[in-house]
Amino acid sequence: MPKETFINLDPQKQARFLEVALEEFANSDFQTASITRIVKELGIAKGSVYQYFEDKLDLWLHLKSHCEQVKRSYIVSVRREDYPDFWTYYEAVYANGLHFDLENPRCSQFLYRVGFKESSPQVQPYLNSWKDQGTAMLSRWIAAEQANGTIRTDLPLPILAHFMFTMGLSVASLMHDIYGVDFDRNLAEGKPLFGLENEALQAAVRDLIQLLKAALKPQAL
Amino acid sequence: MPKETFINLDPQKQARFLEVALEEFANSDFQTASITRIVKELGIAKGSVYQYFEDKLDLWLHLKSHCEQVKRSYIVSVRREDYPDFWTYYEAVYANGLHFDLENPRCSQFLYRVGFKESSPQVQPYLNSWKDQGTAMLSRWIAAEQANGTIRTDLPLPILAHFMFTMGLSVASLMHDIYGVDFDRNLAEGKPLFGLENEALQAAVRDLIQLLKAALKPQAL
DNA sequence: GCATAATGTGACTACCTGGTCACAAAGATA
DNA sequence: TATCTTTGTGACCAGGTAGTCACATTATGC
Repeated sequence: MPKETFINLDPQKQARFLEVALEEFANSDFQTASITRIVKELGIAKGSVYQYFEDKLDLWLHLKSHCEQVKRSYIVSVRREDYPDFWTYYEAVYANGLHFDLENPRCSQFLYRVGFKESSPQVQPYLNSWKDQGTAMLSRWIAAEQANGTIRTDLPLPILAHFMFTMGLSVASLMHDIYGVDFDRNLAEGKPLFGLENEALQAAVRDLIQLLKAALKPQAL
Repeated sequence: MPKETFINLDPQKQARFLEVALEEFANSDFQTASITRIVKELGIAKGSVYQYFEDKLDLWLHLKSHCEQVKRSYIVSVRREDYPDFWTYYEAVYANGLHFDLENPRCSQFLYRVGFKESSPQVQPYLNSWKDQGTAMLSRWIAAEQANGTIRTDLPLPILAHFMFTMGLSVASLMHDIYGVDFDRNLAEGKPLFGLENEALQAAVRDLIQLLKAALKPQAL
């Protein structure tokens, strides 16, 4: 948790601090990210960081919960009852996830790193909450749909949830590998993570949902 | 490429060197892995490393191509013509992939890191060859099966290949997340990466293939 | 045995890191 | 204005890193 000093800080300074810190931790894993680089970029003294946060881990944890909260606000704003069936709902959730990404590229990049690339031992204990939350949410969705008879019940629920979670997150690497989207360049140029190739992105998401639908619908004997 | 000195080295010393270096690079990303730790573990002088390899990157590249070659040898030993249909063939390939993992846990862990967790800028240019090779191989398979009418043709081939690749590799995280397999502990105790819970693993693979089959088979209109 | 070549060594350099702390500056209160 | 509290500072510390190089040791060929 941030110290009092940081909470009392001028909001503009606070925002600037988070912006720069987030950029550093989005571009490098915990171990490689450098407090020294952050203070150089901000033009402040190193001691200030330790007036704001206990240590590097404290800062990282704050960034993490901050980004998670922002992302959650995008997801929960879509409500199941507003959609006729699960897959249109899912597509809407996905679209909102993309909005999150468009509007918070650094947050998105940071969470992607935390969820998939991070391996620094110092943060090991804190890595799974993100994936756990995601699959727990999907499990609830899937169970509800299974009750409706729109999703197969012949395979273990955790496997289905894992399957959806993995595929959902893989869109990022799909864009990178197949469409040659260059995340680093997009960010360097201030564009959103996926750049501006929205048609290709939408098409990829639609194709992906086609595959998910086919995989998850109740199977004929 | 290793220097002459390393190639001329006593095979036992050479093997021991690779073993220790691989362990280090399997447990930490490029930037964090430490030459100092390697030489301490080996009980040799640091200078020796630089008699064997140009620099850290040279060593990393050698480990990478070494592990890739080992893994490839497991995969290509399975021949399509020995199996009646694609999915039994795929299951056999997968089983061989698991053999690779059982018999070369550090290699497996290192390649997993290279393919998914690595983000050190120094090795950025070399990261994609692995994924590229995998999806290229899958693309060839899929195209052949599409010609037989056993795999759908209404979605772009690269999407299908990416889909299969992602799901195939996700088995690792599936075991970790759902079955609580602890890779680090297994390796520390000298067990294979997936531990000894082979039944659970086999079952997960079968379930996964069920999902892939359902997703990829030609769809009724 | 002796000279030459190949291999092994570890103190050393230059540079980076997270974190500290005595001090300085600025704000607030009286 | 004078005092007290909060915020900001940056030289400094201990500890880590990759890579070097003059030297010691060992192996090889004659």
